[in-house]
Amino acid sequence: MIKQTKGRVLGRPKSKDKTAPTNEVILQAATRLFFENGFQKVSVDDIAKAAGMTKATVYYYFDTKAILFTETIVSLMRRIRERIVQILSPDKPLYDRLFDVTIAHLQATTSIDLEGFMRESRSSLSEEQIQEMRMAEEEMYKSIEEAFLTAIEAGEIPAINAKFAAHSYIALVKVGNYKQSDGTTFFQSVEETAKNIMDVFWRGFFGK
Amino acid sequence: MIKQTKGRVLGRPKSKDKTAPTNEVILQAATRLFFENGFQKVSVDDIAKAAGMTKATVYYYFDTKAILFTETIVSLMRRIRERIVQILSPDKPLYDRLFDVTIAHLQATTSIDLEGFMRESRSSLSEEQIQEMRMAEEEMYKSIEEAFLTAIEAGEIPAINAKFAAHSYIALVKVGNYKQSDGTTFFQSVEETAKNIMDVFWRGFFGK
Amino acid sequence: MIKQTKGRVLGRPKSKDKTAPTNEVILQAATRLFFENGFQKVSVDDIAKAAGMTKATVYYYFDTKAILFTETIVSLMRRIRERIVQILSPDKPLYDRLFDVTIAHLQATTSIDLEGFMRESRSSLSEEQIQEMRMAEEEMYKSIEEAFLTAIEAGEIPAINAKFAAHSYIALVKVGNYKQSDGTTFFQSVEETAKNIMDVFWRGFFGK
Amino acid sequence: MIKQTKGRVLGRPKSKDKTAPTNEVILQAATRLFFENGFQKVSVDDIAKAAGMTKATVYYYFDTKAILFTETIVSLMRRIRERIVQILSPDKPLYDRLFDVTIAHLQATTSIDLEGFMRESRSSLSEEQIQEMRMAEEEMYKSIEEAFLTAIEAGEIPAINAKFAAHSYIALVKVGNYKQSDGTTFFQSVEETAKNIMDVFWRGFFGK
DNA sequence: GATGAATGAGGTTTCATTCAT
DNA sequence: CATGAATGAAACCTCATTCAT
Repeated sequence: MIKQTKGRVLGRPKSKDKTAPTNEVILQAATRLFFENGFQKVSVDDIAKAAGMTKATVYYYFDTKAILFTETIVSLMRRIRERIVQILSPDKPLYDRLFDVTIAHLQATTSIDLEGFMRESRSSLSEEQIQEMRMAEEEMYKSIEEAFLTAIEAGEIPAINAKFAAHSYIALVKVGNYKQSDGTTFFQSVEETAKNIMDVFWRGFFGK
Repeated sequence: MIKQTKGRVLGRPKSKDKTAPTNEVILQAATRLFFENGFQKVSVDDIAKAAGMTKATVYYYFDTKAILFTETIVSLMRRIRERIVQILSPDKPLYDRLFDVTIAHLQATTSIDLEGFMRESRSSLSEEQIQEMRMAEEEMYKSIEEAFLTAIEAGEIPAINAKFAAHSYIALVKVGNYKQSDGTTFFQSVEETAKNIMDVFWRGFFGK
Repeated sequence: MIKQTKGRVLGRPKSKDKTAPTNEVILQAATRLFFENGFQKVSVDDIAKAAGMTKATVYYYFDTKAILFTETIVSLMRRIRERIVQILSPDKPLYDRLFDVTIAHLQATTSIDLEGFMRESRSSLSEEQIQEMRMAEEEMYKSIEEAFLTAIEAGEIPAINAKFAAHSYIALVKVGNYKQSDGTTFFQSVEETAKNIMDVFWRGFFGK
Repeated sequence: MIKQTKGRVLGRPKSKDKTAPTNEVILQAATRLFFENGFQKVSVDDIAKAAGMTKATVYYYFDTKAILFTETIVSLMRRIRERIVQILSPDKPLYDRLFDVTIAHLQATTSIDLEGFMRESRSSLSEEQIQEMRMAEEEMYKSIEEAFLTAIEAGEIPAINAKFAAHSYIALVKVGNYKQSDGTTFFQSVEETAKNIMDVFWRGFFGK
């Protein structure tokens, strides 16, 4: 208890090499770890180590673990949304553009599923943080919803409940990512999977 | 004079006096807590308190938290499977029977989503435990798959990839449970939701 | 992060020897440490080590450090109060009984001063905890106040503001405990100190 | 053309422009915070923020927290001492001058009590720092002691132990600052309080 | 069967201090 | 002068697990 501070060597270490901004490095490490192991299981220390720095440095950039987590999710959702918007932008039939999105997601590693994260982190996050994540998620869905609405207005497809369609579409894409207990998938190739998903979805909502 | 201790009748108590066996009580409490807060966030003490006993008692019945969790999940999956099988058994058109399953799930409180649970508990469970949970999940899916296979054999519906259809079906039902950030759902009533889901699914897989 | 629990040797260690009840042992150690170093400076670990056990054991008995601190103070105040009551009870002139109390306190090691403790712990304690401590302190003062009131009623001393007198008395006794920077005290012996304090107090309140 | 950067006049700013020197600003903030929350509870960051600057700047002026604390206390004691000396200097009877000091202290917000500070900071300060604080405290007491000695020499009051009297006097004044748990004080007004304290003190040391 | 007592390990957060700019 | 960035150390508290009764 009685500890007189004796000249320790603390403080910022001497170094010169410029790298990526520290907070980006942290977010990157955090994203990977949180998505692999969930909110509770990943410690701030884990993130710090993965980012090549000290716990205290992580806390210098993000006041709490909950904030770091929220920003991680929000930033990821934003990236996904941007990717979707980009893939949906070309001047092609909606079917073809959706097909491209499907392929892209079947190839991506990270699932988009917020549900599980919400459950395990809910009690550790503030109401605002939960709202923030939820909104980012909805923005992501909205990017697809809007493609439907535009196509409806343009007369390309019949009128449907666009929000429900967007969620249904993502749900089906996630089915495509499912791996059974023996490790096999429903179809042989990504293309075949995408084809089947698109068929079910398209027929389901627009008939033939 | 015959003295009765604390007004308790002598002899073996009649079955009415009996409360549920302790391990069932634990499983019940555990199910609720795990589903509300996830694996990591729920402590064995939480479960014990919710079950009205001490931690040590829980450990008397379940050797580790991981085992308790696994049994919780497996037992839940089994219950869901049984429920599905039961609803699917009457001698009615497949569409009608599936419709009933849909209604039942839209009314149920617990989501069936294992994904989130797997992520956050994976590193705390043994390989066998993970397998056990996965198998229970697949059994659940299989109960639907088999309804498809039987209907195909009977010529009631055209041949499809039954496993993929089962997963797609559950995925769409889960969409029906989605609540947006403002608390609203896609449709007004459970019936309307079920109708829309069934329409998309049925058209998607069997055309008209 | 990925840490599979491998048969560690935890839990209650095997032992047989009966000693004092654990919570008493903790309170004792805590009292000493808190009084030597103050609330903030003493860590729960320090207390645990001083009490010959683990931090976790301390937390098993006292939910938070603030609670432990509060109980420590309250129990100490109670002990002091009891001591005072006891010394004040014999059938002797008030002057003589107060003299005895003075002697007792000049010989005691612990100061009765709550002020400093309040300041440094205030922001860490709940409103109720602060009240609890304050009340225990007032009870202590009241034990002296009552001696005055009784003596006034009995006509042994003239009427005075008993509460003010009690606080003044304790304040003067604390002066007697003061050690100057060179380590010396105002008077040579405890008796001489007590005599001077009592003279000033008695004359100050009752004239001759 | 002469360009003036950001509308600032050239040359050394007139004294009106000058704000208080930075180290004074720090000391001021530190004084307030330390007195409200004690040594341990106040972080250097708290002080920096309260002073409107960064932690590093505080460290530019004060090498360690312990040094800053010591200077804070010493400077405060010095200020109190000066105030006392000033109030005691007029050519009036000692009783009247002491009465003025009493009033001044009852109105002041900061208690003079070093005891609590010593306890909680002792183990963090060097021996010299503790000595420095103690000496500043004694200087403060000495300012009163000397008033007694002068009055004794002048034959205004009988011979007494002046050091003991000075401490007793301060102790009684502190009693006047005491607030009970219900927030009330012993007397209605500051004047009434001062009158009672002075009466007890004066009678106690000089009889009638 | 059931429980009270105990503990090792670890998790989140704070903080005094340092250094390069 | 002043500051942003970084860190080692430690503090509070939680928890899965064990053992004697």
